[in-house]
Amino acid sequence: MKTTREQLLEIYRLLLCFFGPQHWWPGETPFEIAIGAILTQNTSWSNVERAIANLRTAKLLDAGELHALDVEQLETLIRPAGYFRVKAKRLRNFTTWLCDRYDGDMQNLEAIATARLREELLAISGIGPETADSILLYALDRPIFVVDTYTARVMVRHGLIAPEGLDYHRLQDLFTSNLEPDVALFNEYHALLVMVGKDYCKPRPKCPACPLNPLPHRIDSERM
DNA sequence: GACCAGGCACATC
DNA sequence: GATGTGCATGGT
Repeated sequence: MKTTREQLLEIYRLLLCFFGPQHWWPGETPFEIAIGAILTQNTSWSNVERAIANLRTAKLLDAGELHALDVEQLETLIRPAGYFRVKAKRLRNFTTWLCDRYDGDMQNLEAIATARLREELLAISGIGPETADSILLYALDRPIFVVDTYTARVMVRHGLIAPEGLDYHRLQDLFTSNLEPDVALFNEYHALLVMVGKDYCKPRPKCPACPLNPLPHRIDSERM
């Protein structure tokens, strides 16, 4: 009987073999990654890319510049990402926090302990657990495991966690209590779990190490 | 035309 | 505390 840790590592190995490394997060700077984390809430990344492209063209991928923009103009620029009114407010809440407390510079967050940073992020209206953890892991290189609906689907499907009473932190604890806090591992694992959910059925070269990887197909056969 | 996508806050019970 | 609902665009 495999331990939970062994099962988690086996799933990771299979996914990495099947999909290859994902090199997340798509974004050039920590600030851009944070903005992307807010914009992608319940939204496909392709839509987010359009909104970020608009911000880039307008030279607004900077906390101070973005914070100075009025909300109506911001709404127009991020419209392709959907929920543009609520997300404009959420972006504003984030830049207000960053500018007021940290001089608008993500580098100034480096000195802050992870637990305190997480609390501060969660105190910002519009930033919940997944968004906060995405910012911590992908923008700030903190060893925090990001959990999402795909993670829940895969873990329940493979019997690593019971569907009853499933919540974000219980699911997160499944990973953090069984794996070493490794930024590179957490980064890749979450990215691969997202890939299972959105891209597993595209034809791709067979991996010699796992010629008929059953994992993605089992996930395909049922939905949570 | 229906459904879904890398959530979250708020109202209601 | 648990559950339901609004928010919105773009791809399939």
